[in-house]
Amino acid sequence: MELRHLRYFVAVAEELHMGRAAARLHISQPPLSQQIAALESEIGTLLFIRRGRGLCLSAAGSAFLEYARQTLVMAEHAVAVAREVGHGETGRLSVGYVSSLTYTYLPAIIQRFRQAYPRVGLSLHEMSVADQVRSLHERSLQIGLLRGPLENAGLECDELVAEPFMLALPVAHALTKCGTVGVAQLRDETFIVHLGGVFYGPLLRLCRRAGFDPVIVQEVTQIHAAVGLVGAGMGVALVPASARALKIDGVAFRPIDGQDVTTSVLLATPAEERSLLVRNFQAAARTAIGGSPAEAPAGAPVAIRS
Amino acid sequence: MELRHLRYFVAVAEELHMGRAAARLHISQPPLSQQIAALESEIGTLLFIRRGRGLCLSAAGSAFLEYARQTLVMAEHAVAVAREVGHGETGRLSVGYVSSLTYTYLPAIIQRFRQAYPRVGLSLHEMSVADQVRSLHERSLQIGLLRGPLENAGLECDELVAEPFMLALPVAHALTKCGTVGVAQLRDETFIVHLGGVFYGPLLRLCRRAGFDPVIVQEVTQIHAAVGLVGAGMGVALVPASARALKIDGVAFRPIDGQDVTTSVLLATPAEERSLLVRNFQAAARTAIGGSPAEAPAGAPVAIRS
DNA sequence: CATCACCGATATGTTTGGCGTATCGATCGA
DNA sequence: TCGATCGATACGCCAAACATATCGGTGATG
Repeated sequence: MELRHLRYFVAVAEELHMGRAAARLHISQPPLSQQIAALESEIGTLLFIRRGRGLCLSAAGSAFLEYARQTLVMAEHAVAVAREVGHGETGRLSVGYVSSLTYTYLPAIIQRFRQAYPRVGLSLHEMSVADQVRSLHERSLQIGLLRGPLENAGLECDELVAEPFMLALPVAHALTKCGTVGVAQLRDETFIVHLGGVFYGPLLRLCRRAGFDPVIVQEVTQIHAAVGLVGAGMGVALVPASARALKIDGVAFRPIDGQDVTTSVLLATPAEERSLLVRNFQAAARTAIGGSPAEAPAGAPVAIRS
Repeated sequence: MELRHLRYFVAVAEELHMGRAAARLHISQPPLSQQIAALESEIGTLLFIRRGRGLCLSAAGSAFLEYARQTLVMAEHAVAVAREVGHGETGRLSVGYVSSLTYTYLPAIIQRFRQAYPRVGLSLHEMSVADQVRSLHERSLQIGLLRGPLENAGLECDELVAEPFMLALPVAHALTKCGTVGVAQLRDETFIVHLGGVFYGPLLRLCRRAGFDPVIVQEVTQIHAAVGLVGAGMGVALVPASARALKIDGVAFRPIDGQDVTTSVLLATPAEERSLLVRNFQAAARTAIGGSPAEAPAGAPVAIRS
C-alpha cells in the first residue's frame, strides 16, 4: 500500500463517483478503479458498495476513511516539519549575552530574529564572558553575545560592531559644556569602573596615552550601576556608546576623542557549528546591528543536487 | 512522496547505514540511495549528513523521523481497522430479545458471540415481539430474538430451535408422581397464562385436542411470574422447557405428551440486511443453540475478485 | 416496455519509474 | 601508501501505473 492508494481512496470517498474523483486526481477513470480494487484486495474487504448508480461507502470503508485522512495529514505534517527544521525556521536556540548588551543591541537582535523566525524558541542567559566561553565549548550554549577581545578561545567569532566609548558624567560637571571631551581633560577626574571587566583595559590605554593613570574610586560589576553612581556625583565613567539608552537623571553623556579605542561586540559560536539555526541567528544579528548581512542571507535554501 | 519513501527513510535512520538498511528492506543499495535522495529533494532539505564513514541524522531528519514513524503506524492502523470492520470483528450490534429467552438461550448466544467476536459491542434490549418487529423495520434494531410464529412481517426469520413445552406444577401436586403428564389429566387444573403472549395459543391447541378448554385463573406477563405463582399453589402453567432453569422452590417440571406442539425461537433480521456483523451473530446463535452452523461459518472472508 | 444515458469494470497498449548490476569517488584505518 | 568500506552514479530491464477503447448493468424516460 502506498500513499497514492490513500489519496485515491479519499478522493473517491468524498466524490462517491469514480469519474469525478479521477478528474480531481488528474487521471483517467480506469486506473482509479484499478487502484481502488487493489487497495480493497490488500485490505481483504470491499470499501465501497457498488450499486447500479454510483457508489457508497461500506462500513469498512467508512472506518478506513477516517484513518486514511489522518495518515495523509500526518505525512504532510512530517514533510512540513522537516522542511521548517531544515530551513532553520523552527527549533530552539540557547543564547548567552553579557549585561552590557541588554540596553540596545540585545533587544535589536532578538526583535529582528523573532520577526524573521517566529517559530524558533530562544533561551536567553545573561552570563559573563568566561561562562559563555565555557558553555559554548560544552555545547550547552549555541551562541554567545559578548565583548572582545577574545583571543585563541577555540571559538568562531564574528564582530558585529566596534563600539566607541562615551564619557558619562554628572550634569553639573564642568565638562558637560564641552561638545567632545579630550582625554587629557580627565586627568584629575575620579573613575568608576569594573576592574575585572572588559572596559578597564581600554580606559587604561586611553589615559596612559594621555600621560596619566586614572584614579579609581569605585568598582562596580554592571554598567547601569556605574552610571547610577555617576548620577550620584561620585565620579565619571567610560561606557560604551549604547549605554546612552540608560536614561538616568543627572547623567550626561559626551563623546571623547580617541575614537580608535573601541569595544568589539562579538557573536561567538563553537568553531564547527554549522546549523542553519545558528547561521540564521548570526545573519539576523548582523542585519540588526551592522545594517546588511555580510554572508549568505537568512533562510537560503540548503543545497540539494538537482 | 509515497509510503515507500517513509519506510526506506525509517530503515536508513535506524541503521544509519545504506547497505544494512537496503538488506533489511530486501532491495539493493543504489535504489535506496536514490529514493532517499528523491525524498530529500522533495522536502528541500538534507535528512542525513554524509560523512566519509556512515551517516548521521540531520536536525531535519530527526524531526522527520518522528512523524514518518507515526505516519506508518497510522497507515497500518487504517488497514487493520478496515479489515476488522470488514470481517465483522468489530463494530456495534443492537439486539432485541423477549424475556422468555433470558434464562437459557440468550446467555448461551451472548457468551458464544462474545467469545468469537470480543471487539463487537452489543446493545441488548428486552422488548416485546411487536416492539422488535417495529424496531427492526425502523433499523433501530439489527437483530431480534423472539418467539414465533411470525408470519408476513417482512423480516428474514431463522428458527434457532423448536422448543417443546413442559408443565410447571406445585411439588405437592398429585401429577408430580407421573414421569410424563398426559394433557387429558389437566382437564380439571387451573392455568396461569399470559393471555396476549405467545404461549396461549399452543395451550389452547393442546387442551382442545384433548377435548376441553383450560380454566384460566391468573394472567401474568412473564414466565418467572407464572412459575412463582405455581410455586404458591395457584395452579399449573405451560412453559417452554428452558424455563426449568428457573429454580423456584416448590415447583416441579414434567414433560407432557403432545411434543409436536412447540414454540419456535426465531432470529429475525431486516430482509435485506447483509452486514457481516449480523451474519456472524446469526452463525454464533446457531452454533450456540442448534449445535453446528447451518450456513457459512463465522468470519468467512468477504469475496474479493482475485 | 423499449430505449437511452450513465457509471463502473475490463481489455489492451504505452510509458514511467523503481530496481538490479557494475562502477566510480572519497574517506578512513593500517 | 595501499586497501577496505561506503555512498553516489551510470545504465539497462521490467513491472506497474496510466491512457484509450469497450463492455455490462442499472435506472430513468418517453
